[in-house]
Parts: sequence; structure tokens; C-alpha cells
Amino acid sequence: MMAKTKTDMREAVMTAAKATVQAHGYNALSFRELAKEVGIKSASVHYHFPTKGDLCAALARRYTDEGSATLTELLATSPDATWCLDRYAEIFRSALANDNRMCLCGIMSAELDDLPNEVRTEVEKFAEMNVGWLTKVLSRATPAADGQDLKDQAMAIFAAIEGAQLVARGCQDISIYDRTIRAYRKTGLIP
Amino acid sequence: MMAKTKTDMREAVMTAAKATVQAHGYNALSFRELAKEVGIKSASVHYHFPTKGDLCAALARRYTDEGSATLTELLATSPDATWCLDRYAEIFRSALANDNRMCLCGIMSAELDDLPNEVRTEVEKFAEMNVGWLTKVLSRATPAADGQDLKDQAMAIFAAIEGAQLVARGCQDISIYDRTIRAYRKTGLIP
DNA sequence: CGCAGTCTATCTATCGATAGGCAGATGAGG
DNA sequence: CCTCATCTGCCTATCGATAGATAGACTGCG
Repeated sequence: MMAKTKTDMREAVMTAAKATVQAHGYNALSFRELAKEVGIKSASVHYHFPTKGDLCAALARRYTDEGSATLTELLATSPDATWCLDRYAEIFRSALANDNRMCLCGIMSAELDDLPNEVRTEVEKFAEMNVGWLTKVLSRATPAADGQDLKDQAMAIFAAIEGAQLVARGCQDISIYDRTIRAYRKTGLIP
Repeated sequence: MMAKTKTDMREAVMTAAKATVQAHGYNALSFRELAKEVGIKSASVHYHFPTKGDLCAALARRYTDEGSATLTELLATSPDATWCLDRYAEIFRSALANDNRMCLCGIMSAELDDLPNEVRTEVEKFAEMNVGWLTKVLSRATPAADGQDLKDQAMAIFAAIEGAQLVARGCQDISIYDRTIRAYRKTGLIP
């Protein structure tokens, strides 16, 4: 039986913290509860992440990095923009399907004023990463389009999907998400 | 000098509470801070609103009622759907412009799991009210359209605008809201 | 030994909520 | 008009719970 390494422990803490934040938000994340979940004491969590800001900034950073990797892979898998955007919408859907959770950075955006600066920065980076990827996908579909227009549309798609997630979650009804995404497609917001 | 009536005090508490929730969310609303803002003690706030759930449910109910009144008036002022939707988008914009605040029920949706049931109910009613109004406006623009399609599009517009607000707030950049709404229009999500 | 990692124990701050008291307004019976 | 009970609105004081954070002891491994 292999003992847990420091890295394992960090991972375990981050995984549990991520789930809690996605379900309840930044403010509801408690070191004590978190420690209980991973089977250690809160002082030990502070050993790995000195402050709540450190933990959540690391959380958001990893969230962005993992998301970026996933999206990059999507982009490499198929040249079809519609297919890529379908997978993209599915990623956000899966958070809802998984215990009515939300996008980590989406829920943190709502709590913006309570976030330490280092976390705020990461939240913004997540948005930038998404918009960047969406812009790339859109430019495949309409290579002739104006750069700024593409960026604005990318931002609009990102915002619209975050909103669909937020509203569907608020109504605790995932079918709202599905119907909303379908409407986005139908109107042409999402190609 | 007229003394404050009970109703005045309730109003003052609710006004301050609304501002705090729109800026910081449900969890960040504290009876002590709230009391300090209106110049009384927290026990007195409990006198007017026995629990935090009571206060926030009242808050959301009034928010929905006032919104409903405003929207009804809009609908009566002009038969032009585009004009109505412009005003609608402006309402959500003004929250952002006012100290980077959010829709009361939008921000509460993000904290759904921490809300008492009575508050949750009100949050859902707010969404229903908005979707109902948007459906009416859309049916003016395209009276021949299918009822369910209109409803879905209405939901999509509501979600998209909430999302635009959320993302613009997260990036602390109101121009993101403006560009996103413009993209919604351009693609035809918003007529 | 010495360090890494976890622990116990504790601090300060704040939370929502409650108990109980106090001043001023109200209103009815004499 | 006067008095006295009642009500209103707010107060002080305090409760138990929980928050993030820290100090210092313990434990096991290299």
C-alpha cells in the first residue's frame, strides 16, 4: 500500500475543493469541511495552501489549464467547427449533469467582490482562454470574417453558454440548458 | 421632523440589502453590516425580518414585482419589439453600470444551494416572469411562430443576457456587455 | 539527526439568532 | 383629563456555530 505523497495530497485537496466551489461557490468553501472530506485536518490544508486565496487561485489556474488542454485536443481532432462547438456545449452541460454544478470560474465571477486579487486574475484568464479558443473555431467556419467581429461573437457564445448554465442551474432543470443551446444554434449565435 | 415609520424602516433595510446582495451575493449579506448601514442594530433587523431567508425572499419578490411592473409599462409604451428588447438589455446594463452589480436573482442563482427554499422559489419566479414577458414581445415580432419555439427563444435571450452580465462583471468591463449584446443582435438571437 | 507532513489546540472575528428590557405611542375606562 | 395596560420598535447582551489562520508538538523516514 503506497502512502500518499505530498502531490497526491495536494491533488486530493484540490479535487474536493473544486467540487465544493462548483456546487456552492467560493464563500461556501471551508477549510474544515474540505479537510474532513479528504481525511486530514484543516491545519494540514493550510500547510499545502497557506491561504484560501492561494488554494482557489491554484484551483482556477488548473481549471483553465485543463480546459485549455481539452479544447486544444478538440481542435486537433476535427476541423469541423460545428462539431467542436457541440463538444464545447457538452462540456458545460456535463457540469450541470454532475450534481447541478457550475463552471468554476462562472460561479466565482458572481462572487467577484469577495475574491482575493490573485483569484480574480485567474477568473479573467479563464474567460480569455475560452474566447481565444472560440475565436479560433469560428475563424475556421468563416475565415473571411473580420477579426474583431469574430472575437465579439466568441465572447457572446461564451457568455451565452455561461448564462444558460446559470439559469438552468437556478431553475434546477437541465432541459432548460438543452433548449437554450438549441435556440442559440437555431438563431445562428452558435454556428 | 417626522419619525421613521415601520414601513420606512423595512424599505430602508430592503434597499440596503438589495444593494449588498447585488454586489456581493446572498452569503455575503450580514445582518450586522446591514444594520450598520441603515443605522440600527442587527436585532432590530430581525424584528422586521425574522430570518435571513425571510428578508431575501421578500427582496426577490419585490425585485420580481418591480421588474414586472417596469416591463409591463414598456410593453404598453411601444408596439415595437426591437425597441422593447433594447430597453430590456439596458435594464440589465444599468446594474453593471451601477457599481458593477448583477441581477439580484442571477447572482442568487449562482448560490442556489445555500438558499433557503422560500428564496429559491422566488428566484425561479423571477426567471418565469422574464421569460413570460420576452415571449410576449417575441410573439409581436413573429406572431406566426410556434409557441414553444418562442418560449425557448425567450429563455435563450434571458439566459444570454444574464450570461453577458455575469461575464462582463467577472472581467470588470462593461464594454464586454455592450459588445456581447451587439453580437446577440447581429446573429439574430435578439431580434 | 533533521526535515516533511500531520497533528492538537487555540486565537480572533464574524455569523444568524434569541432573550429580555426599555422608552414612547396608543387607546380605553374611569 | 388621567391613569394604566398594551403594543411598537429598538436596544444590550449573549448564544452556539463556524470561519480562516497560527503555534508548537509529534511522528516517521532518510
